[in-house]
Amino acid sequence: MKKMPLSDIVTDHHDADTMGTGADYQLEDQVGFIMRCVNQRHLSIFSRLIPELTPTQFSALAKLCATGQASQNELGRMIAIDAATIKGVVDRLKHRGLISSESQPSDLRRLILKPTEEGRILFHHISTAAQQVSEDTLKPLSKKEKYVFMKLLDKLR
Amino acid sequence: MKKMPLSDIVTDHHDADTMGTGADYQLEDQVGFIMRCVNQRHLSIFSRLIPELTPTQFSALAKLCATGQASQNELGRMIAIDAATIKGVVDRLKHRGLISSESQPSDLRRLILKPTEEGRILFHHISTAAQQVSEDTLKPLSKKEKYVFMKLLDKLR
DNA sequence: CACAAACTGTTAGTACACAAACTAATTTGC
DNA sequence: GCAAATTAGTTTGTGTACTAACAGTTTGTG
Repeated sequence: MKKMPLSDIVTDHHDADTMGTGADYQLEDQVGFIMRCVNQRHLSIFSRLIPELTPTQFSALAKLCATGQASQNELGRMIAIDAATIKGVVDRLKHRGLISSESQPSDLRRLILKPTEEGRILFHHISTAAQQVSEDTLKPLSKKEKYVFMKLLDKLR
Repeated sequence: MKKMPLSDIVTDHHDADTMGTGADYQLEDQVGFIMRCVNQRHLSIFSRLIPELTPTQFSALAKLCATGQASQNELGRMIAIDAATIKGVVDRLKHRGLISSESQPSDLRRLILKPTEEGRILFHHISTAAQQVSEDTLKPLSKKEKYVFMKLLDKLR
């Protein structure tokens, strides 16, 4: 296996005059493109092992179970979901009776969210499967490689 | 996790199963969650450097410029976008005059897509910026780390 | 105290992304 | 030769995800 410096991977120029259309650009070698593909595979694994919830819904429920309660925007901030998006997620979880909301008397702007008993039960029920989702996603890697990958991925956060 | 230089990882015989021990589920340590965050950062870099197109639109245009032409479903297959999604992407690119479509006489089901001259010019102009997007996304990593990361990411595709 | 600044939640608009159901055209298999 | 299977594209519905604009509410500062 030939070792290749990064500069050749990311900015590989050959300057062949192929009609001047940037033909040297290799879409399938770009981080963003591969990440989208990896994410597709991950979502497929997730929905197979956890058909009850989407990854986003599970994140919200998991965080709420971990913290006990939070306001809507607060919850969104904790799991990196913006205010407009978290609304829909919360609405769907609420509609399914997995979380409850009541306005906070001391600050009338805020909606205090809490997991319902049903929500907590569901979360505990599928948290094992959630571990499995991560494991399956990283399955193509050896233990060493998993460790390295997670470490590097975290640096890109 | 113990901090460790990358060069030591190759000979490291530690088990990397820090995420598989049942009860205490840590959302922010899961691959899927971190990938979503990394992707957020990547999308933000992309839209800053290439405000003209979304990553998906750019992928479609790039692939079409590389292949010269393709049918709609074919194009979707090449860049891992399903039939329902590629329709919208193609419609938007067509509406902006970046690609053209005509039905193929030998198979009346097919729509043959081609980049317009304007599409080729735009792609050529932003392909340099597209390289920069990948570079900026991987900026937190050293050259060696970038190489390792891309290699491992590719294994997860 | 007043008032601007900041914050909370909401809505509208755009753009993926996928599942499912559907039409129309083509290929296959007997 | 023709029904069955496959393929291409479309439509509908659900669920992220972000921007921008907006209305109340609270707070910090003059």
